[in-house]
Amino acid sequence: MGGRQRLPLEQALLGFLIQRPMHGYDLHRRVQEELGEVWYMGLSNVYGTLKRLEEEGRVESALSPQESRPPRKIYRITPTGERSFLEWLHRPVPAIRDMRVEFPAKLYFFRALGLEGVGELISAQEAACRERLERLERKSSRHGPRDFNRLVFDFRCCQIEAILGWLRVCREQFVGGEP
Amino acid sequence: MGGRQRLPLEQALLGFLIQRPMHGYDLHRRVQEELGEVWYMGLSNVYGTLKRLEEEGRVESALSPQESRPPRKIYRITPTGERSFLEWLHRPVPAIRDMRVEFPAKLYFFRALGLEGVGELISAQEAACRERLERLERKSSRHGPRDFNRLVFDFRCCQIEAILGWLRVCREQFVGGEP
DNA sequence: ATCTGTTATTCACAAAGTGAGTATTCACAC
DNA sequence: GTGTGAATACTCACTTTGTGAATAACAGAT
Repeated sequence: MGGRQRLPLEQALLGFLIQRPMHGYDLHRRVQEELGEVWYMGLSNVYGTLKRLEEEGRVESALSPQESRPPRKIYRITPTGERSFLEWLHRPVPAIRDMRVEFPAKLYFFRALGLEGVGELISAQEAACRERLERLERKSSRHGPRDFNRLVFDFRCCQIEAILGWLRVCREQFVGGEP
Repeated sequence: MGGRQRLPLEQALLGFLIQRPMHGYDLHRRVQEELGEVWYMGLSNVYGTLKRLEEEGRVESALSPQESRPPRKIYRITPTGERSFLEWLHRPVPAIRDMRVEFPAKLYFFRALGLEGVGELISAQEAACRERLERLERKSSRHGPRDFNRLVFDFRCCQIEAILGWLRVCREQFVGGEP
């Protein structure tokens, strides 16, 4: 099955391109340095994603010839791309499983770009988590203790509760701290 | 990439077959009833897995003709299959992400089969989680606060801490309670 | 008449990303 | 001198796990 979008990869690339135009190879190196320990991304994947982004009009490219080396293809983010990135950035992640990498990536870009509004993002994410938590608690309560489904629901509940705690720490760190 | 095994599906089927021989259609219905709200499993997937299990000698089948309906193929677990299932059952899950479904499945089967040794499983799982937690804490500490990698490591740490709490609840519920 | 359930099987397809292969030229090591 | 690796770009076959539809054949319900 799917359902999962490869949103975060696209958005991460846009997030770097918003800082300055770059070519694919460079982009890949930057991503490796900044996010790489936790978020591996193959070179071919970067090139493929850039191609798609260009077809969608979210980035545009220009060739910059070099003596001796293959010409660089410098990618620049378009206004459309910038809008799409900022929209993504301020929107809480839709699924709990995206909290692990995609949400921290948002926090990272808020800081890297010096943007305002982290507090709102965190609040919205908290609200989304709390809603999910309530729904799961309701589902859980329909099963007896030690029932398999209940175990899984309770497991997920405890994970979300921990996330809510972690989000409070994030707020302390990201809202109104030193830059 | 993968790395993920489809272990749990195989083992779940074995776990039901250890209770009594069944045909695929029936097995599918049972799984749906018992685990289905949380763990969806297509019919074709069940048949495919049974076929593989048979090739590997972990189950064997016998046809049981019916008037009018297609003949049932009754699967029975073999000693090899039983050994493989029990081994799996007592082994803690190797990755944290398997805690969500695979581990509760183990608890479920301990109870459904009336087996001893849940306490040991839970202890081993706690130990595995604690080890993972320490490794992650060490990795986390190599990054400054608000660094992306650190955020993700800390996130994972908080998830594992919550799991350790959840495991304590599991122990209370599953060890030495009424059957 | 048609649909749904029983029972079994097969297969094309999906998604997402990896890794290898292809190109080219320079720099550096041995 | 020759090989290796870095810089730069691109393509593509393949992996994995599983879904959903198609196919078959017949019973009983509506």
